[in-house]
Amino acid sequence: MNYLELMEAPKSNFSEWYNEIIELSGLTDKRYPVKGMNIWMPYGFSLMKNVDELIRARFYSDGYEEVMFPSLISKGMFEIEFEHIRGFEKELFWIAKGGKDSLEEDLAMRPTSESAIYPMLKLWIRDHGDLPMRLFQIVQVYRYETKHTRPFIRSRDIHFIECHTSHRDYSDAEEQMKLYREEWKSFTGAICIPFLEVKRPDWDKFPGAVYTIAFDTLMPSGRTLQIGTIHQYGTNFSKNYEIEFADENGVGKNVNQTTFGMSERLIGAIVGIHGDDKGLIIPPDVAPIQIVIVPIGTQGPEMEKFIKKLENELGKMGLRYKTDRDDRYTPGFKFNQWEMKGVPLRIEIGEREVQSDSITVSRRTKKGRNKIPVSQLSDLKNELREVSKELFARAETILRSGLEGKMTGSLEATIRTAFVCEKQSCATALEGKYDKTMMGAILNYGSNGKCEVCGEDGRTSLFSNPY
RNA sequence: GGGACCGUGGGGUAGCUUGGUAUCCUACCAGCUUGGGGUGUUGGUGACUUGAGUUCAAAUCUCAGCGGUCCCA
Repeated sequence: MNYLELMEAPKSNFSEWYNEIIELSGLTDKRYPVKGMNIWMPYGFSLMKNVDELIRARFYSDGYEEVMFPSLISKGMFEIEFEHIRGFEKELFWIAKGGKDSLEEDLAMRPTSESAIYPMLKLWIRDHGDLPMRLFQIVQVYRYETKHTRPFIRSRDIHFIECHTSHRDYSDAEEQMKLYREEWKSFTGAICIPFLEVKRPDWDKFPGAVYTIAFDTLMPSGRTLQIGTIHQYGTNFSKNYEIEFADENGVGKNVNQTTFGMSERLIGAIVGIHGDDKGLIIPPDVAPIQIVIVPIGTQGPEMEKFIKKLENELGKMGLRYKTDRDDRYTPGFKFNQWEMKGVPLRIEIGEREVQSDSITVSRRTKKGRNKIPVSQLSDLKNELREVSKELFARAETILRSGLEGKMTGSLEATIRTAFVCEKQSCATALEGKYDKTMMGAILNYGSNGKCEVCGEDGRTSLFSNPY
């Protein structure tokens, strides 16, 4: 397959580009014959795993505890009459049989884990000494999407990262919400993805939440992609699940809760936002391979010795590298192949390098090569940092120009902002006018102003066509 | 929620209107050759989405399922 041909216009033909590159690069195989369920191939799994590990490490250092709940939830647990449950009932997969027998009670595959975890929190939490309780898990969740599924962006078998915290009062839960936002900033910094913090309107918040803040980013198709959400539950869930603790005076109170959710959509964002006509560009912090070494010409013992020494040094520096010794392909082919797979740095080693005790390095984000002496290998870490900076800056420029209405080409006018108040009727009126969805007020951006419809107090709000 | 289109070796395709031997490119395998930007060459393997129907005969026509792509709300 000639992927250069297919990837001629990633931005104007984003869907096709995306579908092709995720398979060509070895992230996934969408040929698995069940709708909306795709395979994590080694390269893709390695990328997801690196993202998971980054997140896991931060959660551990912030004092969360990791758990893993069962993936099935009994029908009884879902029969609690509550807006949260109603919000998900249409997207549940149900298991009705075991072998040939019908189950006594149907089992649902978790679409998210509130209804699995909270009945247990009711048992685990007794008094104020148990709080705050901060748990997270990294699991698959299942949603019966009936419409268009897309790998990483809308699947039915979703790699999901969820935090569930319980607190003694609302203000402590609010502190937790602030912490989530800091954590989010560090996660997205590592994958070089700019975002907007958007407070979803009441009619579009997570079912059961007091409020929801979503992290939206902008894809090259011009659509926004929600890649993370944090929710303040207050006592909405703990009242329904009867999660209580005894305070210092022995008085029983409901806990206040929050959640933080992220998913494989992070991979979708990395692919879509950083990729270019040549293929993927994977942010160095999560790249399965940070540096690929391509030997040029016949590999004699002298060159092999040189490469071994180099590998040893890179290993000591803690870098993830791979040497492509496959002799079926020419160097030129390999250059293109590894660029397509998005490896941030490439090192070429041939006779010249061996003779001059140096390496030839090229960056995925720019043209040309440069030579550095083996004695200055530590420069490679700077090179990786530069790739990260370039990726973030490039993506941020696009998002900002979109917000400011300065977007050119196919992305023109795909997102915009407007002042709107909190009334749904005003939002709906503007949605019709701009032919976009009102995503909510943007935090830390824009200002207060008069609602374009009714003239009452409003906030700078995001209008877009979301995935 | 509504609509349109599509399904042929691993990938991309021709053939379908008018039913009869399945085309080409790529990838893959074996060799030789080549190697600092997708080497060249010789030989080889490999396919009609599933089920039912019409028919002497179905990739081709009909219906249904499964899967995919796109558009509108």
